[in-house]
Amino acid sequence: MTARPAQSPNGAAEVPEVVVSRLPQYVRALTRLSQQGTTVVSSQQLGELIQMTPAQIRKDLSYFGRFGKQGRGYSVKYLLGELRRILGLDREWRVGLVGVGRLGRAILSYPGFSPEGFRIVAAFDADPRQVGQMVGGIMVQPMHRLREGVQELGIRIGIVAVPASQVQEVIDRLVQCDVRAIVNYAPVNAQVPAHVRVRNIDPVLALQSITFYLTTLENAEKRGAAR
Amino acid sequence: MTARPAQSPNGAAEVPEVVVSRLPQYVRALTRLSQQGTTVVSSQQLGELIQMTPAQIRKDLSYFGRFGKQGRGYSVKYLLGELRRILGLDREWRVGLVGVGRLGRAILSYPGFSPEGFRIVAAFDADPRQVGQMVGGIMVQPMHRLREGVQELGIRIGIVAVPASQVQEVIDRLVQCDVRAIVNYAPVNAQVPAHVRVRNIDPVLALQSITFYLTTLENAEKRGAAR
DNA sequence: GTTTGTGAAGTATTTCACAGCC
DNA sequence: GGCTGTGAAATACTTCACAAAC
Repeated sequence: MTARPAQSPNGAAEVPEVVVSRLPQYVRALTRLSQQGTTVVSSQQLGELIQMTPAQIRKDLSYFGRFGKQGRGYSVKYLLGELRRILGLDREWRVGLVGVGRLGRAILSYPGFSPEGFRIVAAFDADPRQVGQMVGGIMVQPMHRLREGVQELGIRIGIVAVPASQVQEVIDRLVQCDVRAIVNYAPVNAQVPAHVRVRNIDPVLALQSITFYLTTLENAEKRGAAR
Repeated sequence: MTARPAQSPNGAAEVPEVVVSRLPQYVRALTRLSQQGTTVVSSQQLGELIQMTPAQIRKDLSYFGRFGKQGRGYSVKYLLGELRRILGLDREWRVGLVGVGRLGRAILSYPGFSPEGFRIVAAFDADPRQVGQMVGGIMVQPMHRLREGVQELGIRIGIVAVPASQVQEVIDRLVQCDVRAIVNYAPVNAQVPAHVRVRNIDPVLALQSITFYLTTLENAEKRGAAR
């Protein structure tokens, strides 16, 4: 058996993770097109916009259905709506933040989340000095309030911005509270059960791989003739 | 011709980008092991630590040389040193920041960069009200000083934390100043020439793909029997 | 004439499995 | 006995190319 999409236990076709990770980019591009008043777009045009091949875009979309019209392309409005629905972006997601140090405060005041439907509705911190403070319109709560807070407010997503040494413990607690999606800002790979998804935001890791290319380039230029 | 690593123009074996992106994770794990006093590690053990298969680790390393001893494993200290050298982490990298709004200030005060050898040595902003201010021990300079600043301070890496509408323009200017590596915090995909590497730090994109799994999970649970 | 949706072909990446060495 | 390094096999992902639809 070769590479056709595997079957999940419940029989639905499994969508490769890379494909899912590209959908938000399509959403973003389509949103821009929509704002500009463009009503129809071909995979060719969309591909130029976000630097992808038209074939890849069409193939990605084909995992979820048939959204285009031959000879014309895709209705921007319709495709955008469908992708938003598929990704679950057609509703508000309540997010809980753990850790209100410098980084946590920056996350709380970052204006990019709420327009996209991600609303930080609670903040927690282990430090008693932080507890009770108002940060970005939210009262910081102690960690022992985590379970109640998550349940009462319907929090489904956790953002973790605590020191590296505490990440695993905090994520364990979030998982115990039935949070199944976590965005981790600390430079550690936490271990989670298979049904929990973690995304790491790690600028240091990004820098450390980029320097490989700078270094390689430098060496190549040293070896090669002067340019 | 099949999948053996391609040859670059200068004849060096081309290393797949995914492989390079994993090396910093190895560095991180080895650093931790080293601090704990572990002197030797097998690919098996390392794999358990960072959730990767031993075969993948061995294969990745084999692109760069032979670092282990059969029957024993890898010397933590030696492998760490080699990987740091390969990635160019055995020296200090000077970084320039563009944009000192809320996000830029958070980046400037983030304590995670300098211990890893990334030193932010200059900050620039287009807003005259920001220019001249001291932020995190650095004087904010106007954008027209970018070229001189980059050259005088030996800046090789740019961090971009400006509003989405200005990202492309700012990145173009950085590229003109011969900066070849850029970390972009704004939610836009900038276009750059092939010799420039960009890494996007984009928590919204991360959230938007994670909700797919939450949504899918919910639907599956609704369809399936109660658990 | 244009562009989608998609099997088939082509690449890339991961994993296997084992000879060779400690 | 244990573990690396690596070709070969397996799997995953991308691109091609064309019939079908407009």
